[in-house]
Amino acid sequence: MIRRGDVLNFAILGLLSDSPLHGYELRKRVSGILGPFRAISYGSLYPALRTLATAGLIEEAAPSSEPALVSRRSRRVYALTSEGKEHLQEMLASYGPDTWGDEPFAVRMALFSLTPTDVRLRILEGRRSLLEGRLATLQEALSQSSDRIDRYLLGMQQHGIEGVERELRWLNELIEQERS
Amino acid sequence: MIRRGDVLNFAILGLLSDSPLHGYELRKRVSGILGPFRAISYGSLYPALRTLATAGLIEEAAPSSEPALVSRRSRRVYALTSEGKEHLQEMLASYGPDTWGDEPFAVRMALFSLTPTDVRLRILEGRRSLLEGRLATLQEALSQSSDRIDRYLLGMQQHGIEGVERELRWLNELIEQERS
DNA sequence: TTCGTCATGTAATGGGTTACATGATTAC
DNA sequence: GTAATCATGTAACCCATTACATGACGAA
Repeated sequence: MIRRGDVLNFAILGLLSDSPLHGYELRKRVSGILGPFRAISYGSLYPALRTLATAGLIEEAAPSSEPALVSRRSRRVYALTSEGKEHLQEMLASYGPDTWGDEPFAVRMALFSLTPTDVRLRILEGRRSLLEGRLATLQEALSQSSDRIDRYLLGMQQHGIEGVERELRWLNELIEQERS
Repeated sequence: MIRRGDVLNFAILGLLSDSPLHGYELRKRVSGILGPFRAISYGSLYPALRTLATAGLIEEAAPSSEPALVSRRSRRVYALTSEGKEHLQEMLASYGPDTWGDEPFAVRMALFSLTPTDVRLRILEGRRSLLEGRLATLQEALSQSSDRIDRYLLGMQQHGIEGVERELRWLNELIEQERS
């Protein structure tokens, strides 16, 4: 239900709201948001740009006014249309379970500066409840593994739990900051 | 190249080496290894069991000798064949870049008790070098983002870096333990 | 002039999830 | 007797990656 393409579209629109960019650069920035692993492929990116352009949300920007500085002729620089800006605002104002998964959350958070404060809080709290559920599941899995005592499996599961706890502490800090 | 199915097959054989199990239970255990999110689907598991059975690596075990305790008639309990045991031993003795990714590493580590010591060390060291590379990429991404200073993006990237550093510390501990 | 990087693009492949169908067992 | 869970299984769909093709530019 949360297709990766949606996340990608959101990220593209958000990044373009800062300044016009071409695909190659866009890919690097999206990867910077999602983490270095899971970099998106060009086979996803370029078709997505086409789709967004066809939908009228982005358009090819006029070539830079400083031709001397922009040597790469083949670059295709995209910018938000006014329709795209509107659409982005709607997306930024939305929240819900779809925004709490790992990748959607990363994109939402990267665009927090553009996001209304109350929405920011709701997303952070939603993420927190998701992680609390995940933590509970992990702890249950741990207690069930303890029977067949395997040090390595146990150690790995313990490490995983501590990782989630760490992220929860981080979220709690963010939520507190957001409230003040 | 590292199809998830391979990881799944490995996990199945490894788990069955401990005791015969049926699909439903197998799924829970595999999910316990991979983490609660990314639980594998039945649409992956049952076909995998079929394939392994056809390949002669596992077989349906004879119904339990204690019929009173095993009420669920419809369970299909699988066990390793002698061929499957051999195959598992080969897999356990192998190492290489394929074993260092997130999911393959999780499975390998969950089966460390069955893995020769020298192979354990090589896998841990390989994983460490992978994470070191990942850390470098993240740090580079961070330094590039610092220009367009967005507190939220920056904070998230910083948090990601610290997560990788944490995993590296954990790995280093494990490597030290393994050497003594 | 050659290599590495920058840059855009498309088609096929694959494989995992989703959705659906079915039925046994236990607890209330 | 009925809801929730346990348990197995299949088929279609989706869509992201992979692999490939192309070409400009800067440096050595």
